[in-house]
Amino acid sequence: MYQTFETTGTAGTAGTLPRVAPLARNTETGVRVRLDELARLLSLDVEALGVLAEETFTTRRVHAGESVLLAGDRFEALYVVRSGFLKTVAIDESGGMQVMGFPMTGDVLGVDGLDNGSHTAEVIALDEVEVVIVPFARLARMARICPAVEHLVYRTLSRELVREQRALWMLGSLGAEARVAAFLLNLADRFAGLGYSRTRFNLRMTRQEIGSYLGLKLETVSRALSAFDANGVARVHQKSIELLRPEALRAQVANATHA
Amino acid sequence: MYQTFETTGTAGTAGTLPRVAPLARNTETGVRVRLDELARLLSLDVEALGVLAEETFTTRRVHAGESVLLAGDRFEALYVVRSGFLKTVAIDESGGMQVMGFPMTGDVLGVDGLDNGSHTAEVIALDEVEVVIVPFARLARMARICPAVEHLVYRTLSRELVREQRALWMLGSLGAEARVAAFLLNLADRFAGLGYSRTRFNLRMTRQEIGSYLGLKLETVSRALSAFDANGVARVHQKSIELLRPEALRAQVANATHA
DNA sequence: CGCAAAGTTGAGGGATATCAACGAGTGTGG
DNA sequence: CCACACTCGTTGATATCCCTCAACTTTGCG
Repeated sequence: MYQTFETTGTAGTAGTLPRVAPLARNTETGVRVRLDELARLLSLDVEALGVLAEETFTTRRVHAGESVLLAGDRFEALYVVRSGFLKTVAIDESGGMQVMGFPMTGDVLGVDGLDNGSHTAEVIALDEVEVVIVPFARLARMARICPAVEHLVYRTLSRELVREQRALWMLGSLGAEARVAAFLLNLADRFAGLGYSRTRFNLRMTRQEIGSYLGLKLETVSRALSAFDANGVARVHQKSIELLRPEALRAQVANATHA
Repeated sequence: MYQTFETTGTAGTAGTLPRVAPLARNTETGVRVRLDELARLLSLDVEALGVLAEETFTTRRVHAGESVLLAGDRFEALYVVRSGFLKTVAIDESGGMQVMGFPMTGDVLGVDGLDNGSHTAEVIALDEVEVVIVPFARLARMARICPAVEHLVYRTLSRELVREQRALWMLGSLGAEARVAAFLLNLADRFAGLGYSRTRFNLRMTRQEIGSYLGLKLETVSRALSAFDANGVARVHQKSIELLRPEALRAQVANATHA
């Protein structure tokens, strides 16, 4: 029971329900990623990896619309996004879907499976994606003998928690426009962290997906973006975004006490 | 850098801001709790603890209104609630507070501090509380040599994540009454899990705190509870709750697709 | 070119916040 | 013991925000 993730996993992805929409193909590439590169991906620069630094992990390619992870999948590995953009979707019993997040390069997928051994949320690629497969049993083994890896694991898990807390705070205390503002600022920060422009970027998701994530309807999202455009706060044209006065967006977020 | 939680901690609670309201007194009791009892508290029955089962942890008493943890406190330990009821509060820069959760017996406090080494949320006792102090460095050391403890740590962290995901889903997809319904059902389940009545219990928090947690105003919470009372779904009198038709509450939660 | 999916914009209504008054519970001091 | 103040909770009237429904435009793709 307690060594769930010690099992090496014979076949893998023992999905319960034969899901309809997204297909998960096992397209492992020949590319392998070293542990030290993985740590860099996670923005956790870890010096003392020792010999473990040269341990390598396989990667997997996922095309737009395909899933990395299906709800009900057995938990066996974490996935670290090496490139591309995805969405995490929770599915309730009545078939209702809700977007829980938009992972991108450097983010970790599949953490939710740790608790009960099976995943509760689906992760679907929004464009061409490459993920690093990190079998959890192997990671745990490495953590046991290397404090640096141990720390990496704990911080990674905790970071997800803090991320969700921020989202929770946003949903609880911000009005519609402020939520969209916060969303844009968050995206800007993350793009900047990857070396891309903080002010100009393209959305990879639809208005509906943004709305689902923010607890809003797609029309409301569209209106908020149109309002930003009208006020000269941002230039918005379909999926292309240019932030003209980020301070104005920040002000909206700061002022709003759930309007 | 990477062995943050290996430092033994000279004094502790190096808070940054001299907060006004809650005072955190260092009231360690003489009581010590064994690791195996701790695991039982966490509802993770772990057999193979070996000699570690007899390791013990100190506990601490906190009176109503006092805090277990202040925002900005240095991360050094996790706390497991042994008895009592608390609230977790996030504080934004403009002084706005938001309730993030209502931990009770068996829940874990302080996980948010793992990421950057300092806590971002405050945890305040709503009545007389006793917590078990689990120094993280010591826990990590035990996890390294005992897979059962390792598993316990991972599951504990992941469980928090799943909990927050549920909250996120609720805020995103449920209307006001359904949120209150879900809140009551959740409380009922947790009380039942501790051996208390699933249908009759007393709320320990105010309407305002419930509202803050659910992203609603206190009046809205009050109205929802009054509506339940009027419909014969629940008997509500101030803080005392009796669930008469839980299925009706469950139906409200199931049906509601944000409206 | 024509269709489907995504996005925009408008009008109207419903749900929740806001403002305000009152009632209930609790502790304090006379 | 009772008056008092204070917090918490309830209820009503009104205002506001966001959702709903609907038409239209734009983009992408065969």
